[in-house]
Amino acid sequence: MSVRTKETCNKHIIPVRDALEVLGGRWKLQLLIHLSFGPRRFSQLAKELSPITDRTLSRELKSLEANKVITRTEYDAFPPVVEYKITPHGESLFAVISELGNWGRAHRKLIMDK
Amino acid sequence: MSVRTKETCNKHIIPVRDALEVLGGRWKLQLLIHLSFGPRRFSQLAKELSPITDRTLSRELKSLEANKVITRTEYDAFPPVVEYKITPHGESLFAVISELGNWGRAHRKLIMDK
DNA sequence: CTGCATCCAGGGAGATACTG
DNA sequence: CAGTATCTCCCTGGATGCAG
Repeated sequence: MSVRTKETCNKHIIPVRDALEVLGGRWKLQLLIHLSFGPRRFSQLAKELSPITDRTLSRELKSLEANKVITRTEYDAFPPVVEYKITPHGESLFAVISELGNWGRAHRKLIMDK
Repeated sequence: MSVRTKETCNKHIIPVRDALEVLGGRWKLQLLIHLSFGPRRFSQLAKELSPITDRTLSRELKSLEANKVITRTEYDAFPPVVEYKITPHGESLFAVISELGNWGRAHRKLIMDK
């Protein structure tokens, strides 16, 4: 019943990695936070997260959508209108983010430089 | 007093990024978990985290040490003996890791593939 | 407006060989 | 035993330009 075998370790680690992956990279966290203020359109996010590039913004949004933390809604109009919105599953991430923030603040106090 | 300015956002984001950085990469999380079972020597970790390379293990351990989540103790002996050990600050990370794991498990249920 | 195609630079991390 | 040196590969993500 050891918890120290490779397999058992991985079983514990994999969900953590999943979570880290959803938040990983330079932009996903910022994106999530901006979307937590309300739905956003593509160009609005591009402005708010400047200097993000269109290509990167597009890719990051797709990733978040694939992970079901945001939804993408296309409205039939010209010029095109697309709205991004956080899901309940996405909202549930903020509890975790808040914990990370708390630890990070304690960490900063301890390290005292940077 | 808006919480939506770029500066205010960053203030919230930076500690979160700090935390993510400490855990980031392929190995640091595994390293931390193995060290949570007790102190470890270099070659022991190398075996447990196989197929990690010496170079990478060395670098990751330095990073964790710089972030004060582990300590490195060198014993005066031949051949050399070095022991790595988690610090209280490192221990405090496990609460956060556990939260990440919980969210990750819920996430996995929702996604249902991979 | 929204977003894809192409090209490219920089950093993370592996392989291998070597040292106090 | 516990690392360091060097070289290399690859992936993430940036720059630019084009399309529906």
